[in-house]
Amino acid sequence: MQTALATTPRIPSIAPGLRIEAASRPETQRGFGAGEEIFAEGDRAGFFYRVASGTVRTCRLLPDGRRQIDAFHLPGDIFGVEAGTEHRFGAEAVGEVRVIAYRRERMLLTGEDGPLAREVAAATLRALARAQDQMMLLGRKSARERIASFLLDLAERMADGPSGHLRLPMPRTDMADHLGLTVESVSRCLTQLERDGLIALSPDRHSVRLRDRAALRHLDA
Amino acid sequence: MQTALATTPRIPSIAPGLRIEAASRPETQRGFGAGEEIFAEGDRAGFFYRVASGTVRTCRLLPDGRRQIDAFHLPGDIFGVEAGTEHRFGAEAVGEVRVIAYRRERMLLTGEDGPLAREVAAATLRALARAQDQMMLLGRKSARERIASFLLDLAERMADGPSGHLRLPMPRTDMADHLGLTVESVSRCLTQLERDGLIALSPDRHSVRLRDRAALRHLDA
DNA sequence: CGCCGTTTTGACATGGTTCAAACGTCGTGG
DNA sequence: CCACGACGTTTGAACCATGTCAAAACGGCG
Repeated sequence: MQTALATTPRIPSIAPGLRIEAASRPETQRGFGAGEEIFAEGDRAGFFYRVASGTVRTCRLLPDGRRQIDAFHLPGDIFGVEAGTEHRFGAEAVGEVRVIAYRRERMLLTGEDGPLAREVAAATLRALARAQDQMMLLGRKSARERIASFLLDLAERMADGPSGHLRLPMPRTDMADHLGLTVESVSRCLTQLERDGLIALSPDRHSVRLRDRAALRHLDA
Repeated sequence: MQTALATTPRIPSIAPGLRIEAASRPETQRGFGAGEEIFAEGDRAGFFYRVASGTVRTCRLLPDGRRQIDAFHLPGDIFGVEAGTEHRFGAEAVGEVRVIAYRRERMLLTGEDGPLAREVAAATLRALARAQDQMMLLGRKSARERIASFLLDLAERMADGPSGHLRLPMPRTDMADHLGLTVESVSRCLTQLERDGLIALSPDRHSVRLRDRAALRHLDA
């Protein structure tokens, strides 16, 4: 049922030099390799982040290892904003990632105004809307419907040209843990959608071409 | 799979007299009977609300009738706050309900300050946190675990004395549509938890006594 | 008392999981 | 350049938790 990987190596989030910079500047860039942890569930929420490049996943674990991926964050997306003092989710790099870290100080939602504050507020509301869609998906949709929804959503966010060619930055395990399925189910649904002609998978299986959006949208419901 | 009731009677949200008051005052009380609609999915979001008494459910429907209940709102809770101009959920009374309606104007999250604005911001963040918990529940927990989580959460929010006696204001169908299960599964899990001695159901089946919170919490994970 | 909506129970069906193994792909080192 | 090992993906077969369908039991109310 769960596919969490206990294998992620524990790596210091930032180099010492960077930490000093982070303390003195309002924002700072950081890079992470595939699978590296940006912050952990329970860490002090001293920063929030914006994806500069790559994809970030935010997730939680149950004590027995079951994992739920809250969201995938694409370039431009803000993540890691918290109401309290702690991160309620862990964040990890999916592949190579660069992020911009912003000091949290005084960026509480109700506090100071300014363009960034507005953006953070907007990001929070978007996160809420997404979470609500995801509840519908997890609570009431079939495996096929979940995959269809996911692909359409990703296609929209990635602004893929109408070529319909869509790169899937994350492995099947991540899709599974995001969609409340197993890896095997994800794989099977994808191959079935391919057999039915709704999608076409690239040879390396990491890209999809959406061949029949209407049908996918119909599944999306 | 779905248990949505196409039976909810369409009832004008408020009496004409009240509507006039609502237009001239910043807030106004409204009452609703069991099953009445407070606002519908897609309605213009001219107001947001606070529960004065009773329980409110906010939910969405899929075109084929499958229903997902986003949340149950108890006295004191704020609901119906929207980023855009439309309600993304419908809201209905579970049993008799009184709510306070607040005009939305200028209450946008980033706008005016003031105690109510702060409260709305806090409510939004709480809604996000709840939605995230619910994703974990829907994506990765078993039926028993979902029921246990739900009961504990409700017990906490209802501030039941340590007597452990907890009133369930909503019917089984509503629990089912909140937890991503069927009515039958909800019923079976409850009776099984009762047989196992973790809970005791009242004769009328609308109250639970949590007999073994430790065990429930263990299930909650 | 008798109706009606809700809850519970039973028997059965099935979508998705589990367990296991084959297959590809990619990076590494001989 | 190829053999190798690690990892991710796919596929197969058996299983099971939950869904489905049907009916009985219960409680409330006129």
